[in-house]
Amino acid sequence: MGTDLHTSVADRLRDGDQRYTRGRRALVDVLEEATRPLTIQEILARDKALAQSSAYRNLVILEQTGVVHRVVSTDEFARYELAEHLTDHHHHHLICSQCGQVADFTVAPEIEEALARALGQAAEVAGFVAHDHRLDLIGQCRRCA
Amino acid sequence: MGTDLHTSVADRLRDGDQRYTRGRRALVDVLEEATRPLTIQEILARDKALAQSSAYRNLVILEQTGVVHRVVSTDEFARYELAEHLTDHHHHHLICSQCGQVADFTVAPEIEEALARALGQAAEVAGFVAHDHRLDLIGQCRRCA
DNA sequence: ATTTATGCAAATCGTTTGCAAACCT
DNA sequence: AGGTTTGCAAACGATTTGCATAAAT
Repeated sequence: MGTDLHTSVADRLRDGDQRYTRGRRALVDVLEEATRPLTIQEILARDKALAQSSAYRNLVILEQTGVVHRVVSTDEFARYELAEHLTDHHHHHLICSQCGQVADFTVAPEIEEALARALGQAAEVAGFVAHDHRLDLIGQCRRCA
Repeated sequence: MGTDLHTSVADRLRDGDQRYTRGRRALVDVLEEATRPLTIQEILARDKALAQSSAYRNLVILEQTGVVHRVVSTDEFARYELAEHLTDHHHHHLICSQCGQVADFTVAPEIEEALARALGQAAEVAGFVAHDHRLDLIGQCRRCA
């Protein structure tokens, strides 16, 4: 399982003419363990060997090659998670408007499908090429409520 | 119409023990004219009399009192629009992943309702108090595609 | 061997803040 | 008058970048 993930990531990177270095592997390891999107600071705290500047640079590479996904919350911190095609886990985010914390959730397949259809139409009307959607619930987490 | 808007805003501000000053009124005027969320720079460009620092400060106040809504895109710029209860126009955003541009769109009421139900349940399960949701379509705008 | 990644420290840039003057009530 | 707001300029902080060294292929 862990091996499969690293193999998929390596493939993706190779397709983008990028190397799968120790630092990039470490980032993938940290994100694989996480159950929610992590801020850079959280990532650095989970693996003390990571240098901040390299982490930033590598997350850009990993995002460009489709390995990780950057999640925007309401606070000033970017958060990262593994891309859905690597985790087989289509999900959405609960965002705490108070502390910016992000948690995962899923919705029923029927609703996902209706949603996808509606979004496809809306994109067409607006002349957009749809790539993806983002469905976030804004609220207050247990701690902040 | 314009009077009604300013009256509603004034009421909201009064409830929050805030004054409806010239600068705040100017921000509301600019956002009323806009057909999509604007960045601070766009707002300042549309009314040259606005000072940047005051605009930032007042947008915080206006957000806290529920007059404006801060929209997070994929780029580094915050965007602002009038809150939905002032415009009676529930809508979502098309976000260009390339240039960060944001456009508005709506989806059918049936889908909105199904969505609201699903989100309510998800929030409950996660121990979140749901306030709002954010449904964004990520893609490429006409210019970037 | 050559190209690419790393890590430190310095720079960048959107946003925030200190403070004295202008404003509102 | 008394408390707020304003606008300028300086400060802040997350992220980016220059450069010499180390790692990857």
